[in-house]
Amino acid sequence: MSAGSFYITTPIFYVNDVPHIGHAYTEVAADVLARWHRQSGDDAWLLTGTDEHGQKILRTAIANGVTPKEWADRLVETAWKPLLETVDIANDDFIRTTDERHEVNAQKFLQHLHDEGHIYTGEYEGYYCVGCEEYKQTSDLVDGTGDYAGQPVCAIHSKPVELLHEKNYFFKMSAFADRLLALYEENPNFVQPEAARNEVISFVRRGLSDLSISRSSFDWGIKVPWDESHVVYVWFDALLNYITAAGYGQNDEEFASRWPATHIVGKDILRFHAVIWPAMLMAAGIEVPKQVFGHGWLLVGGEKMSKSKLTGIAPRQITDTFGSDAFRYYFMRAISFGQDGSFSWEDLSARYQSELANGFGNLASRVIAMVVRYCDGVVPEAGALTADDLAIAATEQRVTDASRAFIETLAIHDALASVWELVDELNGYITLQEPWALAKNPDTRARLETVLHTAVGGLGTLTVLLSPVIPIATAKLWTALGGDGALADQRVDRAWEWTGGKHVSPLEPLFPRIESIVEPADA
RNA sequence: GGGGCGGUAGCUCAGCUGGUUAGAGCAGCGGACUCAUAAUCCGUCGGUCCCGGGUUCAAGUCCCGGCCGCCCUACCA
Repeated sequence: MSAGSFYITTPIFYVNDVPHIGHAYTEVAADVLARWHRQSGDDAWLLTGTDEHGQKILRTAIANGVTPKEWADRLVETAWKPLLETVDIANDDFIRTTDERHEVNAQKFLQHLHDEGHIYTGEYEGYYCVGCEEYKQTSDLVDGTGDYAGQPVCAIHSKPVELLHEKNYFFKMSAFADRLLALYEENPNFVQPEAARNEVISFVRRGLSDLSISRSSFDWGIKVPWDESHVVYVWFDALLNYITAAGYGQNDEEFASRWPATHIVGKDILRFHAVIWPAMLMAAGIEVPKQVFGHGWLLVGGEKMSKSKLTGIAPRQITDTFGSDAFRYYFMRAISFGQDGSFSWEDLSARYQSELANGFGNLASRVIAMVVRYCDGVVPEAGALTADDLAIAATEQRVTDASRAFIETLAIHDALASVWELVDELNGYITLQEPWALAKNPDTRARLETVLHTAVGGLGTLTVLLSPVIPIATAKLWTALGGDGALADQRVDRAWEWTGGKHVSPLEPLFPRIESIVEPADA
């Protein structure tokens, strides 16, 4: 496969949120895909960043006695960039919606839509809560009691809301319903997985109304270029990050080489990405995204993780005990990408123990230990190959191809399951060949060397194949195996070709046994 | 109210356009082995496929009706 552009994005973090494993999960998935493509010769580009405008942020900044920009700066540095380090994300760029490149070019986009007649002046009508200082959805309202019986009141303040009108600018999104439906029809992969696609289609079939894209009740946002008394609606602003980060408006060459992107999003924000966003792009005459993939929720105790139910888990709680590799592996392996998945400490420790420690980690230990013990660390040459040796080579090639195919469809869990067939087969091969028995008899020296050579080659293939998912442990192993160059430069699509370095060096357990798993208290 | 998805071994899940005795991993149990992180390998126990009808020579797999769970139902990002 020739080198192609692979531009992948995560949603940008709303800075006021508290980072939890759901955020980290999205990041890891996108990072694994980016690394995999990068190591397959593609020009991969991973973008992530932060969403920093909006009334809520303005309000919390004021409450903390700082400007909204200062508030956002603080959160970016103390919460969000550290999150990326915690789970070892190798992003190529980090965009903030307060970046000049974003604000300037988002305005350019908006002005363009305005010039082309996709925007008109309208009136927004909604229930406004004075206490909250914001418009409320009807779902946020409850029936009043006592003095307010019979009228809708704010669920937070229990005071009546006012029906207000505000001049707003509207985007003629309704005009794009047919084109959107045609897009979903002609390109079934545009929205995936299937369940997400169905939801989006049925939503659009019910008809689209126009979108209010400006606010004048507060000023923390991007100014509407032709009317600076308005700021751009946060979602409209936020979605544009995907193109402003890629050079839209300022570097046409770069933009042409990167766009369109694959968007990885949580299913909660699927609609914004699969409906509003492509409609915006259509209006601007820009190609729609390559794909919008909505992944599932992490379920804790069968329910969506949430702060209010105290089921929110900070990534550090996991990585402090198990490490970032285990975090990445666990969520990529245990959850079918695209579906909801259950998280439990029991499952995490069980998989850590059986798959990472006993399966892969122990395989690395036993292979290296035998080469050190029986061959003084020199990787032996292979002699005549038996059917068993050839079977290993065949499996190396098969799982390399299979995992690549699964990654193409974003089936990360299937790719890992495929790679693990090699882990299991190598463990079985070693047990069956009994190199420790071969080592006792000088007559079987050649056979011993062939077996160890085969085992080292297989382990090397695993190292390369797993490097996008568990980069730290595999890098250590790569060094121990005497691999040439940086592991991150090895081609994952040709992982099976590697047949061993010259020397191996002793290796500490990659995934040490964790004796007592104590469920961390709430952070 | 409308719509989507799901309910399969103790646990987490596979089972495509219906077709022989329903699968995997983990856990459990028994055995082998010792290179290795008390790891590995082999064997084994284990299921009214949510319930009730129906279509069919044949249904976990299609249809109807229930029950249960989660989610969406536009501008709270």
